[in-house]
Amino acid sequence: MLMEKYSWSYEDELIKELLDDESPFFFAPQHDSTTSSSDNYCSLDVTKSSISSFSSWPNNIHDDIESGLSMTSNGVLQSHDARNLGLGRGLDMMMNKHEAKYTLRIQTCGNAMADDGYKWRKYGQKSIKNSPYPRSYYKCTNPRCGAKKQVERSSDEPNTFIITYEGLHLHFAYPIITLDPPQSLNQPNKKPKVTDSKAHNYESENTSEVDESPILVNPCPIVDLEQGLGFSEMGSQGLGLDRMGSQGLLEDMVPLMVRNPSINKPTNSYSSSCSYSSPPTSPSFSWSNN
DNA sequence: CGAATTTGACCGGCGC
DNA sequence: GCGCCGGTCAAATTCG
Repeated sequence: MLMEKYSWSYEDELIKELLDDESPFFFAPQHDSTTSSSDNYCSLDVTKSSISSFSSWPNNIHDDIESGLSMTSNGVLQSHDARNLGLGRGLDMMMNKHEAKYTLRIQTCGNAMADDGYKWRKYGQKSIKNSPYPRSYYKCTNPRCGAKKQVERSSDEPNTFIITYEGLHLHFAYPIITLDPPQSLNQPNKKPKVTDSKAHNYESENTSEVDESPILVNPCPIVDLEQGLGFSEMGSQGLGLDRMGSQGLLEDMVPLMVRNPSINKPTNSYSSSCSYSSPPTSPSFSWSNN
């Protein structure tokens, strides 16, 4: 399957992104240096062990990740810049024939808010067996995209969210995948409905209600071409459109992303006021209690 | 009023 | 075969 063919770069890119400070895929709300908002950032920590679960993973990558992430002794990225996203600890990946599944643990410190740049539609929520917290299910709103994600809070570490991404954002992969008959892929091939091009997400201020929105991380879209997409800037600069080709694919995705938050919008908005003009992808989680 | 979210029902897989 | 559990659906409700 083609998916397999690209799956490798997929993984590879994810790692790169994790290590790359400039990564557009992982960002955190810009947090104003003036406002020492400790309540606005998270920590990232990817453990080697979890990663090594990936048998074929090159060792050097493990090392890289470790060194790259160990930049903080306590697992918290110092981030006075815009990317102190906090991934709790652990990144697991499993690749199957048709699907890519990534489990990320994101540790949030307070109301850290970030956006993975996609618009998700919540389609379900279930209480989990050994956890006081429910798990929420989201699907990418792009009609052609079958990407999904599950978000739940770690029972033992309330500040840690466990986000499992499943599937690629096909609208991104499109250009590559077109090598094959589209029908073969799970692309609903519906009318190119253009979801709004704004990133969606906002921060739920309350402490009691926290949803995954505050976090960010976005492994799914990682596909080779994305590097060239520079979609982080698309929101404001629109570059990447050419590369992407027409199709309006880009329109479907939420461009707001991230690499240069500063260029996109007023710097201040990020931290305190959910700047991304985004509607709550998941406004309120019910894991409000303890 | 349309869109997004909530939430219980429903369904399929799995273990006993 | 039965019950449990995770995942999805969809009607109802809420929100902008």
